[in-house]
Amino acid sequence: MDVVQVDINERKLKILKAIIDDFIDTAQPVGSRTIAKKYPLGVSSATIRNEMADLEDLGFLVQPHISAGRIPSDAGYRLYVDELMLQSALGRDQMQMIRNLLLSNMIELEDVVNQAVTILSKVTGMTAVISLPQFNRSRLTNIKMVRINDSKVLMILVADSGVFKTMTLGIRGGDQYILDRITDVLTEKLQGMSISEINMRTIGSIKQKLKEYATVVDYLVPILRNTLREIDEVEVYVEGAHNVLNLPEFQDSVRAQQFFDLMEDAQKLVGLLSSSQTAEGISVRIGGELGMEELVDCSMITTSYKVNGQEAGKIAVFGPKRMDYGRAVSALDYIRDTLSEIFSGINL
Amino acid sequence: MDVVQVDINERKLKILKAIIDDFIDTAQPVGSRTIAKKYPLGVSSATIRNEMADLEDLGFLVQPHISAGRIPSDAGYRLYVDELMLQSALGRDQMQMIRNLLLSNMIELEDVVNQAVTILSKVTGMTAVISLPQFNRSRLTNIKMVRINDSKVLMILVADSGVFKTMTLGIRGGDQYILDRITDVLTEKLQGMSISEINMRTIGSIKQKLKEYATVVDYLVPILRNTLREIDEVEVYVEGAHNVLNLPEFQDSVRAQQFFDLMEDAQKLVGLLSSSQTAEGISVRIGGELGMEELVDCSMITTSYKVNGQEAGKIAVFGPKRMDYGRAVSALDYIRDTLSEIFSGINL
DNA sequence: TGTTAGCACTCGACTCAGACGAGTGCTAAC
DNA sequence: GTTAGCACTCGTCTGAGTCGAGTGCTAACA
Repeated sequence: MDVVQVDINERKLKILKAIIDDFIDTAQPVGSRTIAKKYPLGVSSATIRNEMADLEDLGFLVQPHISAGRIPSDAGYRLYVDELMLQSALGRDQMQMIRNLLLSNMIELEDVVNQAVTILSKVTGMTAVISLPQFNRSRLTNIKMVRINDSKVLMILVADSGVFKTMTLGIRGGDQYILDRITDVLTEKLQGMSISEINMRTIGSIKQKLKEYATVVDYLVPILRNTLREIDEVEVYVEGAHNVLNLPEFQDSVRAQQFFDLMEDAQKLVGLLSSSQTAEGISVRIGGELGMEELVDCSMITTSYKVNGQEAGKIAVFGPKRMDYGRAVSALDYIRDTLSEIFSGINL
Repeated sequence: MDVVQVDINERKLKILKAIIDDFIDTAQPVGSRTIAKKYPLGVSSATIRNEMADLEDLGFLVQPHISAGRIPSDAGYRLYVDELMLQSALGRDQMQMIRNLLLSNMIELEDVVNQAVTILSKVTGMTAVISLPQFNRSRLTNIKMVRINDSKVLMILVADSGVFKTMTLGIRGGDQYILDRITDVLTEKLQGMSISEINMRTIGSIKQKLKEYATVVDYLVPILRNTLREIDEVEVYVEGAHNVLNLPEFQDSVRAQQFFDLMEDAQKLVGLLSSSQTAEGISVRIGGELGMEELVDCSMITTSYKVNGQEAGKIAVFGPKRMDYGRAVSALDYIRDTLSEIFSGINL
């Protein structure tokens, strides 16, 4: 028996691309006759058959059973994503629509992310995931406290990006007048700093300046410190998980349920998002590359958005391996840029 | 042929209850032998068979096909819900858990409702829906405005219940000092009023008092008025729609998709919620009673929570007709009472 | 008169064999 | 190197046959 060295050539690549394009469209194993008829390659089905056998030897295609057509392997998708696919730009009006929705009235952190994740899911028709930006790297510009009732105070932290965050503190003493005096000092001392830069010295100098309200301040400081620490936790927003129900891959409701469970498991999601290095740009991870039983039929596309040049949060799309990668990548690209702009305070 | 007058008696009711209990458990048509074996009624399957035939004549049972057991009709469920079912109280520790989660730190309107809808979905294992309370009936106690950037101001309205609402206004003029002076007057004039009580006279007297900032105030008033009007819109929170995937009724993924679509359609949901009169207490609407093709296999249980004695929002659970009504009613009851308490400011 | 055992009957669910056809690999001719 | 032709594979579809859960009816019984 000869050991035949098969190498890949232009025509093989064209055929591979045709097969994957067709499979993305139909979700059915693709046969040689289909390719010969639908795609103008100028060769007969028999030739394509030979090439397909080679592509299978090379590991880019698999046959679910001997009398069926071929479907792409993970390696086939990988080659497709890396070399063959066309990135399909979003329509101009679609981009405008996204901008309008994201740059509209709301600027509370959670609202922006919530809106963005909904848009991303709608535009791609898949499941979108976005993690909240690490607020504690933004520079503070304004701080307010508002008494809500005897035991609660609402604190508002405004970042220079124009994004803000509200949180409730359990504080009993101090009427609104005292709170106003305290926030005046807080604003003065903390303006221009990021939360992660606040240290014991800063707090000391605030205490110094607020001697007259020492009782309230002593009480407030540890509460404040704990609350600021909590801002560190990563939160993720998920939208559009139910889209998988339309996919033939998820007709089996056990599979769908598994997928839903994963999408509800914030911890696992954060793990998945952060495991993709995304040094620069966009990362695509296909099927088995994700290393999770539930996701063998899925791909995940991730990227990171930035706040003032620093990586601040992740954006991801989960879909079937058989997804329109070009479109998804474009959407992710555009939402990433828009979010980065919003959180960096450009154009507001 | 005789026209036989069949009337219902104690034993028929027991058998009907047994059949519905069993069907709720198994989702399979129930046969006479099953009842005779599983439920200690002291009669043979033949007798039960006769009674079942009568119950079918009375319209409480239907036979999917002649050689199958019976399943309850909508009328059967109706009788069951109105007369036969046992309300199964929540466990003491479960009630405590719900209280703890709902009475914890967050008191922003949206957060409370969000938490409540999640709990309700978890406790019942079904789809939970809660509409936001009509904030504009609560009495205001505190108002603040915080400048976010050149063009945006955050306004915080605090209600006497301790619940608050934030919204962003597009206001260019006026630095934080001016905003503070304006809010001082707003708080003074509006304290104790509800948003729906604010009228032209109130606004006039505010303008009067703020003459020195006339430019800003003239600019602010229409914005404020529009924003306050928006608070009127009903918003709903939905959680746990994916639970239906576990149900045999929704194995068909088209049905599941239909259900998801409905749960995303806020407008239709609001219509459904408000169409149930709930004069007092809890309303159960079964299958066809809901008048929607998508919901023929579902029941909806609704109730209203109150703010200071006034109906303020709706709470609902959607599940299969074959659901554990007793448990769902208890959960709804308890969440309703807890929400009413929170929004009325008791015990905070 | 109500209850029950017995039995014929119905009909959906499951099983299995056979036909069909989409698709392949191989061979031989071009 | 390409292609037409053909035998072969194997999943899917179809229809007949079997099984069994469940019924309604009848007749006997307390």
